[in-house]
Amino acid sequence: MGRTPSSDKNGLKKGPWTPEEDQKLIQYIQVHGPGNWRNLPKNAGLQRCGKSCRLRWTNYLRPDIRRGRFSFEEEETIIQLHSVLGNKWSAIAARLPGRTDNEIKNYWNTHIRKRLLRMGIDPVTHSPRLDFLDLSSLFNSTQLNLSSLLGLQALVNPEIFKLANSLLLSHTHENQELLLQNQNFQGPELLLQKLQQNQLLHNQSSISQHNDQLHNQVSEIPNCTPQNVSSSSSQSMQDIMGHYMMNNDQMFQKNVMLPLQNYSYSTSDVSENSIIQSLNNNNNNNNINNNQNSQNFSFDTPLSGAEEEKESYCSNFNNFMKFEIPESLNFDDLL
DNA sequence: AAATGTGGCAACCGCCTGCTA
DNA sequence: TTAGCAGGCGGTTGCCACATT
Repeated sequence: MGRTPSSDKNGLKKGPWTPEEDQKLIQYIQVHGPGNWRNLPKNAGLQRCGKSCRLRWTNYLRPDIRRGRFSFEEEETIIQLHSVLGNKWSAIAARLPGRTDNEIKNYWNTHIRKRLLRMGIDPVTHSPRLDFLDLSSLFNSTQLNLSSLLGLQALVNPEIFKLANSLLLSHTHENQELLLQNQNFQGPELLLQKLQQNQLLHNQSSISQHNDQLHNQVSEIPNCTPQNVSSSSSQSMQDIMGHYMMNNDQMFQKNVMLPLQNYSYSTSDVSENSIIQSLNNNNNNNNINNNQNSQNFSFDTPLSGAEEEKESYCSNFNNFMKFEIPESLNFDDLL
């Protein structure tokens, strides 16, 4: 574990800590307390830099560290907080007693992030992924009547879809920037207000109106045949994504975290269930039965990179269609 | 049984921020 | 005002353990 033992130009040791070093550090801090990390290694008789000592203490030796597998509630909390705070691991860790920012970061990168990607969710923005969706090629490869779908009367040019794609991407980036600008987080209400001002919260009723129609359209897309996206799983995915998009709203109203209630799953993998739970949590408007979700949603088979992208691609198309075209979007101007 | 691939995670790196003289 | 320093933070690295071939 860790790195090859070595020393830097000042003769300070690097790499994995030995039990003896740990013991010295613990004993010193028990007597003198943490702090003044620069002088600590010298006083404690350690051939380490202060920074290394601090990291070892905060990430591993601290007595209040809670080790072991993340619980369902912890994972749920991480996902929800990440959707608000982004990669502010220390801020997330502050709300998870006993967990370190490093541990949460590792867990996110090795577990949660991959699952979100597999579900076609951008783990950065917590929105459906659009990054590799070339809409114009989709347009060319299908006979979808997208113009009527979008309520456009003008002849639809593939370039419009490229532009729309760009707009949607920038929309997503706006969301991200907004969250990043909110480092001095002043409360859920303020952020919610800003999100609404930026039209980032989507109208669920208009989404649901399109769903049935979209599902039929999507089934005609190559590589998105019912074999790949079954009717039930596709609908389930749509619903879940829709609720996911609403999840921030719910979370703010609930003041970030509340104890989980009324969840039950038929599968055994707590980690995967927690994502589903996160997607649906506290959603009063949803008509989904959680058990049904767990049946329709299969995470059991690990996906290769290509399969991962393929799955995301198909689900992305479903979810892309749930974005509303802003009323202010004037295609004449764009052309 | 050996070789290879992959995931997990502790630890390091470098940048940023805030404090102080 | 500014330079230097310490601590904090997020991103990345690289080794080990386990799984797969």
